[in-house]
Amino acid sequence: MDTTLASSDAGSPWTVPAVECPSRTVVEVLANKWVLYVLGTLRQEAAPMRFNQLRRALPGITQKMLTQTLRTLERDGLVARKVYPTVPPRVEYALTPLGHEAGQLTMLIGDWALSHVNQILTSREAFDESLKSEPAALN
Amino acid sequence: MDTTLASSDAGSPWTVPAVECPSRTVVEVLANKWVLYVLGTLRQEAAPMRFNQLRRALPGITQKMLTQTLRTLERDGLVARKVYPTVPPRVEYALTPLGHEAGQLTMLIGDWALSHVNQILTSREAFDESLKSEPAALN
DNA sequence: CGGTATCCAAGAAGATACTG
DNA sequence: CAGTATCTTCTTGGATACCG
Repeated sequence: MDTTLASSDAGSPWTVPAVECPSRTVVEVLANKWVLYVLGTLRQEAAPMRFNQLRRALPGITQKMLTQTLRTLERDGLVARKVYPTVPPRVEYALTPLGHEAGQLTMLIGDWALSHVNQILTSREAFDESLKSEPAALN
Repeated sequence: MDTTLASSDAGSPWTVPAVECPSRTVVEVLANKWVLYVLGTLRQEAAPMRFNQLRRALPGITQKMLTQTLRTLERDGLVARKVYPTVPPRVEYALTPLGHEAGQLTMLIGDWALSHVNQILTSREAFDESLKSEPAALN
């Protein structure tokens, strides 16, 4: 699976000297597992989702983490929050165009993860095994 | 910048019911800022890098975090560690083929971050501003 | 040079209880 | 339903010192 794509190395966030470079803060938005899961779920659903619907779709997430994740995504303009003033309240979360772009990236990560999970699991086992034998081999 | 690409939704990590799904652990490899930065730097350099060379290229990283990050990447088979038994010791880190694939993903993330940093920064400011006025508007 | 070991502080994250 | 608030736990990460 050769994913050779056009690159733009000039000025990428990796090269910046300043620790507090704004583009880094943007990279770090996606460097968060719940952000990836939420974006991936919303993208897959391809429709606005309610809070508890999202919660059920994300095994292991707590209410606090979901709220927190959705707030930062809303703040960054990746997710739009729409409140219907009904009783009981209805709140829907949807990807913005920007969020949909980010969702494409999470999809690529998910696909990559899925297609290499066995390879990586095998590598982990081999590494952990080598740690058990190598120290003894030094004696 | 429309990054419309072929999708494969079937069986993606977002849908799995089990909390401890292996593919999730692979997604979470990339959900780490130092992992993204290290992969991005190694990919950009396109050559093996020494420990302190990598360190200098990553402003803000501590020795501990760099060591830790490189270990997990080596364990997962994304980075190859080569030791030259010289004095002083020389250790080189290079991307494996698998790591290079992951590097492509980090490049996409970096490109996306760079091209939308202003948009996101603006969104953040607007959100923070709305928090100052809205609560007062309720009175 | 390229680490490891240890200690410690700060923040992330979980559990629980309560509310419009 | 969709949160907020609080408390506690626990991991992450930084600082420092030392080693082959």
